[in-house]
Amino acid sequence: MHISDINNAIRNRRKTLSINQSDLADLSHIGLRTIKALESGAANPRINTLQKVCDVLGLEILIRVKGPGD
Amino acid sequence: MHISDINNAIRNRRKTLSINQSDLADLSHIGLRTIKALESGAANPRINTLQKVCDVLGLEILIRVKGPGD
DNA sequence: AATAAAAGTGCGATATAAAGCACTATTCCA
DNA sequence: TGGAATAGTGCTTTATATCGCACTTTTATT
Repeated sequence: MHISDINNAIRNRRKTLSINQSDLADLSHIGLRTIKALESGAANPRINTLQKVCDVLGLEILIRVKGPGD
Repeated sequence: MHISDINNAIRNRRKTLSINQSDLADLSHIGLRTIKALESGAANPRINTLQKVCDVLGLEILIRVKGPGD
C-alpha cells in the first residue's frame, strides 16, 4: 500500500472495521471535516493527523529504502 | 522503520548518499529551513513534504495493516 | 588553533491544514 | 419510494507548516 492511496487505505480499513466517519473522527480526536477531506482525497495531511487516524484503525506508516523492484 | 523516526531515517539516508541538507533542499524543492526542521525532529510535516524528500532519497512511505507482532 | 563547511535556531511573513457550521448529495433499509 | 443514516462540499476562522533571512553552534579539515 503506497502513500498515494492514503484515502483508499483509510476508507477500506474503516469499512472493514464497520465504523463510520463520525466514529473515526471521535476515536482519533480529529475533526470530522478533516476525516472527510482525508478520505475524499482532497487532503495533504500532516503526518500527526495521519498517524492518529492510523492508530485507531490499526494501520501503521512505514518508511524504508525503496527496493530495486518498485 | 516506523514513522516516529522520520528524522533519523531521513538523516541517515541522506548521509548514506553523501549529500548535505542544502543539496537535499535543492533536489527536493523544499526550503532548507524545512529540511532542518525535519531532521532535527521539530516538525510535523505534511505528507507531500515528506514524500518529496523521500523521493529524492530513494525512500518510500508505506501504509499497511499492523500485524499481531508489532 | 584557525578557518571553512555544515547544521541548528529565532523571527516575521505567507500558505494552507484543521476546525466547526450549514447545507447538499448519496446510500441504504423498511 | 420515503425517511434516516452516511458522506461530500463551501465558507470562515484559527493554528501551524513552510519559507527566507540572519545569526549561532557544531563539526570537519588543514
